[in-house]
Amino acid sequence: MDTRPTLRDVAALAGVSLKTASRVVNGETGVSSAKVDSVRRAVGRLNYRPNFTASMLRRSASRTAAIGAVLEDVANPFSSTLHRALEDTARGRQVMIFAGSVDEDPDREQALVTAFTARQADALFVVPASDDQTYLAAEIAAGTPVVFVDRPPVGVRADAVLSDNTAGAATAVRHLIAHGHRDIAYLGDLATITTAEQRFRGYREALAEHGIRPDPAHIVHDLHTEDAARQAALRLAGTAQPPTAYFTAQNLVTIGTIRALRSLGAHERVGLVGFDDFPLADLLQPAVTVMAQDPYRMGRAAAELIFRRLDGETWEPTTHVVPTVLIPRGSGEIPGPH
Amino acid sequence: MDTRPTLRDVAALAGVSLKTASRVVNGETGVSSAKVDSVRRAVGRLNYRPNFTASMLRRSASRTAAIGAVLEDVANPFSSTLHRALEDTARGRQVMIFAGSVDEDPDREQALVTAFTARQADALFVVPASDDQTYLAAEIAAGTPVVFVDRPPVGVRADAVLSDNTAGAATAVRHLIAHGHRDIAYLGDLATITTAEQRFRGYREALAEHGIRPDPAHIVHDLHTEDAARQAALRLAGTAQPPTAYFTAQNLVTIGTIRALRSLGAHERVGLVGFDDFPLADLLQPAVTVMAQDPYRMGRAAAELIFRRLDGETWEPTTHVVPTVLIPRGSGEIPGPH
DNA sequence: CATCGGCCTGACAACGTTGTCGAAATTGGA
DNA sequence: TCCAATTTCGACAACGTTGTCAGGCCGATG
Repeated sequence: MDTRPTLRDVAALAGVSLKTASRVVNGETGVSSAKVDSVRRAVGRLNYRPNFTASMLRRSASRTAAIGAVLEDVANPFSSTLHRALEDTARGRQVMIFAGSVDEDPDREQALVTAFTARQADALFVVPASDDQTYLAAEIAAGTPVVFVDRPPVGVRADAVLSDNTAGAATAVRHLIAHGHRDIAYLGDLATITTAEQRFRGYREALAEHGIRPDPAHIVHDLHTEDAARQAALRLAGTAQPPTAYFTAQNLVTIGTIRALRSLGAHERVGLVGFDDFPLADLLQPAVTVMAQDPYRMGRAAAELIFRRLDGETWEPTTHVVPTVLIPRGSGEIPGPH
Repeated sequence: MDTRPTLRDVAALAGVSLKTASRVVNGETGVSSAKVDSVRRAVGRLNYRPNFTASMLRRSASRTAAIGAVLEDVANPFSSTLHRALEDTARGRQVMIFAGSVDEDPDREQALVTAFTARQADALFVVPASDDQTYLAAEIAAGTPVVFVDRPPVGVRADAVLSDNTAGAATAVRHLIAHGHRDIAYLGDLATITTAEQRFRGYREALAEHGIRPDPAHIVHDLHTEDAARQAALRLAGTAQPPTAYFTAQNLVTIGTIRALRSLGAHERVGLVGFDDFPLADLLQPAVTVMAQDPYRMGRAAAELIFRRLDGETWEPTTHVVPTVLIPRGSGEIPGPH
């Protein structure tokens, strides 16, 4: 009742040897049809299911048909779209996905990777949170495909699939400048995150191109929740010289900022471009202009790199950049004073 | 290079027996500190990681510390919140989550369950898509904890965590009636899904209480995508006698309906209550009144049932109902003609 | 000096499965 | 009838790990 039947039980019930039962279960040829039948019956009677892990252990050095996905937060739309893309690619190959959330905690990143490798995951799909992945060097050297997604690896050479953060951010900010804004605030995620840093760089570059020196008081980093962003935006908008436009460098930050502007009744007056699209952005009033990433395409690309490596292809680690695209919807086209 | 070091390699390098190496790796007592050191060094040199599956196999009948989650769609906010709740509960116990999307495909449900049990998942967290789970009977009888979430099991007795669909739907519809509506349309998901059926029942019950006979032309089932819902709503709203209010029984249906009403400019005139909350519902114009489920709480409750069973507690299968709550935000308070 | 008890250590078997290989059973042909 | 070729079958070992158990070593005790 508490222990599952093994192949030994099946063989005993069918009156054949262990090996013959194994042959039937694996559909090998060279078994008389009488024995095939009796084994099949025994399998049905006992509701036998092969122990996949034991099987993989024996077929040794082979695959567990499982991939570990180290994500930022499985419940965040960006992460879950990556997850879904990976799953869709894996589905045709009968590969299962282990998924876990890191929540920007470096220790948790390593704990998850360790848990996945201890379970012999065939490959790793990693959105890194820490600033050092040297701990993965041995794993990569041992031949496990590892793909970094959204953020590049540090300390190891491995495939990566990234968004064009710097250029995308610059495009967003140029768009606001083109609509007459000069005093453009930057609200961004934790400065430790590479993508946040790159987007900030794009922001500065675009301003510099036009000889604009940003007001340091209008630059806020380390906003990791919607509410932190809301409060920061409230603070900025409440000053005597509020910014005429906002570049919000992450989707939760964008939403928090919108809430703040709404509550002040300023949402129809100030410009806003967000980095990363989000559901219903087009239904808000005004609709939100964004630099859209394409997380599904990123996930798909990363999954393909993984499977090509699993299929035995080899190449020098490459970085694949997925372009971002500006989607003008209204909030970014509100004119500024210039 | 291609094969990972085993404990045998560690033992050889450290000049000790396999068993002694095992003892060191597992932190057992009774090993001289000299040997502990040399084994530790060998582990470091080879970057040895224990093979968790082999270890679990040997410790036999024991746990793999992995739970399989059969979800509707990992990228859907409802599913991903369930996933996250499960993960949060599992995290403290070092248990990993296998997750997969079913997409309402009954075959896929069974394929996922089979994949998870073949990998010796300790327990299953299932949002069922099919109308028959008898195939799980043997697994449950064998003692594997299985919890059904959002939809009840059919053909087997097992724990379930459900939303209060019928009562919630009735409350939503009564709310519209109280605001003066009589001609209330029902737009719902696939009629094969139990939750859709229950919500439809709640809709009819609430109308019946007030002696209202719904117009059959204003009842549309089987809307499984946002766009299908949008088109259905466009059709209804374009007739000579359009409904004065809508009860939309699922979040994508709600959003599709909102898009349709917007495009007709009717969104400020007709009543709307959606079942299941969604992000930014409060920022739309008008803000959307919903019957909110609490997927995080549902996932948490289901996870707790799983872990209590894994801890050895036993009880007769129970059904846990998580209440839904009406959140009036505007769209449901638009007055009707009565 | 012989004996005892405690501490370390390693040989062996086993978890559930499959690859190898040789033995047994069957078939066909002369 | 007999031999060889073929088919079918099962004993055994192995995958990487850990539980069991017996043996070796040590100092302490009588």
